[in-house]
Amino acid sequence: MSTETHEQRREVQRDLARRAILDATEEVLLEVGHDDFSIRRLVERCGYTAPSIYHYFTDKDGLLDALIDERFAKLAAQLKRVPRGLDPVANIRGLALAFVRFGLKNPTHFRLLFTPRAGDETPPPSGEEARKHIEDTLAVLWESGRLRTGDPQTAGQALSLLCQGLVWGRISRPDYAWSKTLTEDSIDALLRGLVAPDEAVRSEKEEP
Amino acid sequence: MSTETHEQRREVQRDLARRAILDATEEVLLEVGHDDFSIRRLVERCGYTAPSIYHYFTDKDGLLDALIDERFAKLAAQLKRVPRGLDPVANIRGLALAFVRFGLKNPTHFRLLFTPRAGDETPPPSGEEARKHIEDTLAVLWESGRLRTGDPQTAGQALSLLCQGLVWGRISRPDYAWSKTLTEDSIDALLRGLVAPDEAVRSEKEEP
DNA sequence: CTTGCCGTTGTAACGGTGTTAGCTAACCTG
DNA sequence: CAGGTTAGCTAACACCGTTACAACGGCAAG
Repeated sequence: MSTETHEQRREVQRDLARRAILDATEEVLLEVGHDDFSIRRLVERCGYTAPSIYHYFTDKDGLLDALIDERFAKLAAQLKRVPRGLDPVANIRGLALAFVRFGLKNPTHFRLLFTPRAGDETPPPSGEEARKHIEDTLAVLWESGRLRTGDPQTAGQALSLLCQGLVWGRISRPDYAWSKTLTEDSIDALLRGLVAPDEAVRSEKEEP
Repeated sequence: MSTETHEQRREVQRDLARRAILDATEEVLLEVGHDDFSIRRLVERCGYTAPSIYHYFTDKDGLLDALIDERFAKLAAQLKRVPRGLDPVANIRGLALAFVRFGLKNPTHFRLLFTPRAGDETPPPSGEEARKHIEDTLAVLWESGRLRTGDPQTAGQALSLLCQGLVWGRISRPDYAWSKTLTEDSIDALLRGLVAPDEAVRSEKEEP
C-alpha cells in the first residue's frame, strides 16, 4: 500500500514536470515562432536544464509531438462544438469554416500541426479524431445520395485539402491582397460542385 | 574599352561560379532533401569553401532564393507550354492540372517553392510571372461573364490554394490512402461551383 | 541506522550548424 | 612597378540538438 502511494506520487510529479515543460514550450513557441524555437530557449524559460527535457521527452520532436497531440485534441473539440442542423451540406460547411477559422486564429499552432516534419509519417491520434469527425459528417451527406464523387473519401479529401490551402496561403503571406470573401466563396463553390441539388430544392425552383 | 572587357570577363567568371554553386545546391538538395541540406554539405560537393559561398550569395536564404527564382521560372515555363483551346474553362483546368502535376513530379522543388520561410514575405519575380499567367487565363473566363464570384481574383485564389493543398497533402503524406481521382475530381468540382454553365451548353442540353 | 537502489537533476562535452574576421594571392589599372 | 579590388582560404564564434557521466535525493530492505 505504501509503495503504491509512493509510485503514484512519483507519477504525479512526473506529470507535473511534463506539464510545466509543455506549457513553457507553448509559451516560447508563441513568442519566438515556430522556426526560432530551440531547447536552449526553452530551458532558460522553464527552469529545467536541457538533459532534464530529454529525461521527460525522447526528442525535440517527441516534445513537439506531445504538444501537437494536445493541440489536435483542442481542434477536434472545437470542431465538435460546431452546432449541427438538419441540412447535411450546411453541417460540413460549418465544419470547414470552423477549421479555417481555427487555423487563422492560431497560425503558430496550425503551422505546428500541419507542417510535415521529416521522417514523421504518422499523424497523432487526436488528429485522426478530428478527421473522423469530418468524415462522419460527410458520410451523412453521402448516404443521402447527393455527393457527386464516386466515394465520400474523395469529397472529404478535396474539402480538407482546400481548407488547409486556404489557411496555409493566408498565414504564410498575411500581407497579400487576399479576397475578403475567399474562405466562404471557395468553400461554397467546392460544395456546389461536390453535391447535387436536393430534390426538394430543385422542385421548388422548377415549379414556383 | 579594355576595362570594359575586363569587367565583363570578371562578371562572366562571377556568373560561372554562381552557376556552379547553384547547380551543386540543387544536386545536394535533391539528394539529401530539403531539411538536411546544409552549407557544409554543399561546399564538400562543389569544391568551394564556406566563405566563398557567402562571397557569391548573401545568405543561405539568399542562395536558396536564387534557386527558387530559377525553379519558379521553370514552373512558369511549364505552365505556358500547356496548350490553350477555345474553352476557357478547359484552359484553366489544364493549367491547374499542370500545376499539380509539376508539384507531384518535383516534390523537393515544390517544398522549396511553397514552404514559407520566416521573415521572407515577398515572392520572387518568377513566382509572380506564373501567377500572372494563371490570372490572365482566368480573366478570359471572367470577361465571358460566367464566373460566379464577385471578382476574378477570388476564383483565382481559391483555385490556386486548392491546388497547393492538393500537392501539399500528397507529398507530405505519400503513403496515405489518397483517392485516385482526387486531383481531377476536386478541381472539376471547384470549377463546377465557380463557373456558371455556358449559354450554348445549356441550350444544347435543354433543346436537343 | 545503514546500505543500496532508482529516479531526478546538473556539469561538461561532442558533433553539427550558419556565419564572420582576417589573411593571402592574384589580377588589372595607373 | 605600386596600389587597389576581388577570390579564396584558415580559423574562429555563437548557437544548435544531444549525450556521457557524476552527484543529489528519497524510499525499501537488511
